[in-house]
Amino acid sequence: MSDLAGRNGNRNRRATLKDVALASGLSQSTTSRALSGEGYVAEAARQRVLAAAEQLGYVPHAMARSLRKQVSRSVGVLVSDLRNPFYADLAAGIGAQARARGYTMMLVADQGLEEEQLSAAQAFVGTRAAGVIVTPLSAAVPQYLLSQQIPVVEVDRHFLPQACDSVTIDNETVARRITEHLLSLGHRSIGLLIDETAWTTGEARMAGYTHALEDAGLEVDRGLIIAAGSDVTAARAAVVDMLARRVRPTAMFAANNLLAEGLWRAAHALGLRIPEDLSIVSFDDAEWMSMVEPGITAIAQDAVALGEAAMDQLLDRIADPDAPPAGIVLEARIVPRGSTAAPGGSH
Amino acid sequence: MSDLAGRNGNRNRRATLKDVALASGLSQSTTSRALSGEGYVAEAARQRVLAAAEQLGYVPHAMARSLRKQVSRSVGVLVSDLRNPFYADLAAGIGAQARARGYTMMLVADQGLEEEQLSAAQAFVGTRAAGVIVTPLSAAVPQYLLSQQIPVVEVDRHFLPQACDSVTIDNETVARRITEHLLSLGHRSIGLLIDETAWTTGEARMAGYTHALEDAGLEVDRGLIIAAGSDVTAARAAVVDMLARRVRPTAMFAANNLLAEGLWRAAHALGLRIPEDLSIVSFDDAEWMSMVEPGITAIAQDAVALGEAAMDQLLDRIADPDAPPAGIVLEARIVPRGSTAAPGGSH
DNA sequence: CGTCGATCTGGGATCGTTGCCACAGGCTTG
DNA sequence: CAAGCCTGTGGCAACGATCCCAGATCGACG
Repeated sequence: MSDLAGRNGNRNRRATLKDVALASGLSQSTTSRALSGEGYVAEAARQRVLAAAEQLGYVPHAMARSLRKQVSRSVGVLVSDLRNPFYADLAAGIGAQARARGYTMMLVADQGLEEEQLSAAQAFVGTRAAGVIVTPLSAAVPQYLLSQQIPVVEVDRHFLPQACDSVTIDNETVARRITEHLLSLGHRSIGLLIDETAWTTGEARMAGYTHALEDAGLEVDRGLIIAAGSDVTAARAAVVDMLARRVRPTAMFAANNLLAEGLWRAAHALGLRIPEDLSIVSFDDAEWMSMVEPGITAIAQDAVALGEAAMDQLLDRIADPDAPPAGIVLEARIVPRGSTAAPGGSH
Repeated sequence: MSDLAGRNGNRNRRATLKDVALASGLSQSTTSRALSGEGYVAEAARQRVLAAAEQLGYVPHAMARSLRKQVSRSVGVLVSDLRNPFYADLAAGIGAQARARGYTMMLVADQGLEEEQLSAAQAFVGTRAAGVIVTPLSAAVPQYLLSQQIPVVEVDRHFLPQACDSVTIDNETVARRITEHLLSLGHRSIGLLIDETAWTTGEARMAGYTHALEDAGLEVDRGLIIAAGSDVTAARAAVVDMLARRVRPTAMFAANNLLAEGLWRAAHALGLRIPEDLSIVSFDDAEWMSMVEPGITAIAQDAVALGEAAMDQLLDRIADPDAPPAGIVLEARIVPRGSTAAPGGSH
């Protein structure tokens, strides 16, 4: 359709509004009005401006515009780790929705470091982001951003339920359900592999697990709960330690996809048969879980939908800064696969 | 350390340079000098300014600064699909390097749509990005950006070798190597599953495949080459079609990770044993390939390193816009696993 | 003692936009 | 025909930073 190069290949300075005005023989005011479509401008003049803009390959300077209008069309996004498919999907959902609504996404992965997260938040303040979506590590970042008048949506985890919008899933209920699933198969000794219990996610997942056990009249054995760093090799090592003991659980619940991978690799390394020797369930579904034999029973949360919802909520908040904070809770479902069976190898 | 909230929780306007100047009783000029550390400013004055800035929670307005200095500290990144681990890792590498060098990353996933890609490029021009890293779909986007004086690095694929920096791997050589690997095992009928042959990647991968066959004195059978859309279900369907034929190849080469997944699922659906009934190799390594039984022999390219190199190259280019365009070629290695064996089930 | 340089400070133009305001015609209306 | 309205246009002051330049103060040096 339009020649994107703007027949401008040999010019060395980027075209500015002034250039367009000069080329069309009109004032900057009129030119601006013609291009933005706001305010009176004669049809003939409008055409001349449009033609000149096209001919010069003019693209309005978004920063100058933001500065003048005091509104920005870009949002900051702060996730833990793009290499984890959960966060990548989350970012994909946010980015798609942002583009659809005419926003630019500035993305930072903080590697789970509080320090990085804070400095990224400062960078967002620096660019005067219209809002920020964050998977927070503590209350610090949301608090800081709110103190700077920047709308914030907490996603996946939330630390400021009374002050901040959030999009999460009902971690406790779904963790309880999947634990009940194991209990109903006859398991009485169920291990939990978890990375942290301080964020709302870990806390809720553990609560779901313990409540399910308690409701079944079982005592929670702290020795069956392993806290591992949230990376595959650390998880694997921690699990090998535990499973190598004489008396071991008949089922294990991994609280996220990385831990599940560590768990799975540990079980393999120890030569344990799944599900005969050990049943396995995972919070978070991942590609490989439907490909290994047997497949892993998992909790599937739609991270893309989570991201889309977060972006929608952020834009609502930008549109109405004084509305009361809302917490959106999305559904997650259990995908039963072959990794769970009755204990004792009764296949 | 420093109170990030800046004891400013109750103020409603964001602090500006003028506010800091007022608070410290100095002019904006001096305040600016004190904060940026450029030019003369008395030590006592500097301290007063810093204290006032801290106290107000002042964060410099990056856009105003960019506008005035006519340089931007943010880069645009344009990839195909964040849900594909290859692109997610690429973005992770770029983002990490960008942050380390003090740049902000604006990220867009174009879903492989040319149209989306062009409009994203225009958005980058609008924000006056300091540079752009792109996995291009055609020459159009790099060309457009260059015509707008914006430094561009093409990554993974490259369409403007003579005008544009690029970071790639040697697709042809490594594709040839892995085909030779299959030939050396005794395979004489090797299928190729590929998504496109127009981009440089597909073209080179196919060239590697055909050259390996030709060098072995084999004729290239067009019937063994399937072009499928680059998504799992389409690839699966295309493969099922082919493998269901009476005479089928003894080995298959999938040209990327999505195609490999489709291939793998198709083989499973048809009840084919790997590698006895069919050997499988993949361009791109993925998590699941080391977890399924047997593991998939794959070409591992370090997407994170690719991204880091691209960012480094972009910054070099920004620093020296007139240097001749360079093409960086990174190594990729073959990871042998259990999915490849001699044909005919001689395990 | 006058001049020079070094140190320190503030005024004001500027980056590319937008939007308020004034103004100039032409038209309708009482 | 004066008063009012609608249309179309341009001038100019912002937005928040930087940075050039002029001026001021002070010590040193010829």
